Amino acid sequence: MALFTGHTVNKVDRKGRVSVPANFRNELAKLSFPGVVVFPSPEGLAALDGAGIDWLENLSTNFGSANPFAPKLPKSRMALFGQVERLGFDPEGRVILTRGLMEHANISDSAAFIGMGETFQIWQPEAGAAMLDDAISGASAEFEGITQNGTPEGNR
Amino acid sequence: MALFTGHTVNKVDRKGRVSVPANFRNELAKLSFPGVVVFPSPEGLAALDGAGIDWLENLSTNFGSANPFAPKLPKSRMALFGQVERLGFDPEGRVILTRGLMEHANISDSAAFIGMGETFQIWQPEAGAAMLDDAISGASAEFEGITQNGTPEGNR
DNA sequence: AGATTTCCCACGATATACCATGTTGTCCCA
DNA sequence: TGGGACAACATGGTATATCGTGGGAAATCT
Repeated sequence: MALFTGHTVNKVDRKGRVSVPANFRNELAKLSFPGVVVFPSPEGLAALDGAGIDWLENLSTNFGSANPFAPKLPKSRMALFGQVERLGFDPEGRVILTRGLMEHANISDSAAFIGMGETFQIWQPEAGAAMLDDAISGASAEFEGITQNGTPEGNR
Repeated sequence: MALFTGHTVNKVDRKGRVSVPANFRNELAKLSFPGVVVFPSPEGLAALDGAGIDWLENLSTNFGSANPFAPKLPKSRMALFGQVERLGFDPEGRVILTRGLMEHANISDSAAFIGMGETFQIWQPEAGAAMLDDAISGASAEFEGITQNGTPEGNR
C-alpha cells in the first residue's frame, strides 16, 4: 500500500500543471495507472483529496458489484465517482488540475501537498499550512475518549 | 475492471451523435465490443445507465445460466435485457442515442456523462448537475447506521 | 427511389509529448 | 571531510497529437 508523507509546495503554471512531489510519485509508480486520482474533499474543506488508482479500485469493489435494480448507496457512489478526476502523469511527472478542482481549493499559482498516509491532500499553500498547524495542535485532543479498541475508528 | 469517473457535458448533434468522453473511451477500448451498453435507469430516474459490454456479460452470468424451466428472476431479466441498447462507436468515438433513450432522459442537444465507478449515467445536463449536487449533500446521510461492516470506509 | 445509417473529411480548441534549463540533492573520491 | 561530478527534481516554452464537433458523401435498408 502506498504511504504518503510530508509537506511540499510546488508551483502551478499557466496551464494548471503541477509537479507531484517525487516521494509521492515513487509510491504511485508501482500502480497500474500512472497518475493520481483527485476529488474535492468530502469533509467540506477547501481542499482536494488525492490517492493512487489502487485506492479507488479498492473503494469500487467495496461498493459491491452494481446490481442495477438495487444499487447500494447510490448517492455516495455518485458523489464520489462523479467528482473524481483521474490525472495522468506527463513525462516529467506533472498532472494538470482541472479548473473545477483549482477553484474548489482556491489554488492559483502554487499548491501544497500534504501526506495523509494512504491518501494525501492538496491545498492552497497558506490555507494548507494553517490547517496543518491546527491539526498538530489538535491531534492529541482527538484521541480523548478513544481507548482500548485499537483503531482510530471513524477517522478524522 | 473499468472505472468511470468525472462529470463531462458533450453536445448531441442533429443526428443524435454524442462523443463519449475520452477517459471513458479509454476504459472501454480494452473490451471485446467497441462501444457502450445503455438503458433507462431502473431506479426510475430520468437518466440512462451505461457501461461496457463486459459489465453486461457479468450481469448475464449472475442471472444464472438459463434452465428454461426454472428461470431466475424472469421479469428482471426481461426488463433489463429488453431495454438495453448496444451502441457502437463510430470512427470518431461517438455513439448514436436512440430516440427512445433521449426521450427517457429529456436529452435534446447536449448530454452529461457522470461516472459511477463500474458504470456511468447519462443525464440532461441541468438535471444531472442537480442530481450530482443532491448526491454530494446527501451522501454522508446515507452512511448513517452503516458502521463496522467494513464497507465504503475511508471516504468522508 | 427515398430514407436512414455509416463512414470520411475538416477544423478549432486543448491536452499531451518533447526539449531546454536552473536548482537541488546525492554520491564518490581525493 | 570537503569538494566536485553527477543524477534527480522542478519548471518553463514550444510543437505535435488528440478530442470534440460539424457537414457532407457513400453505403444500406426497405
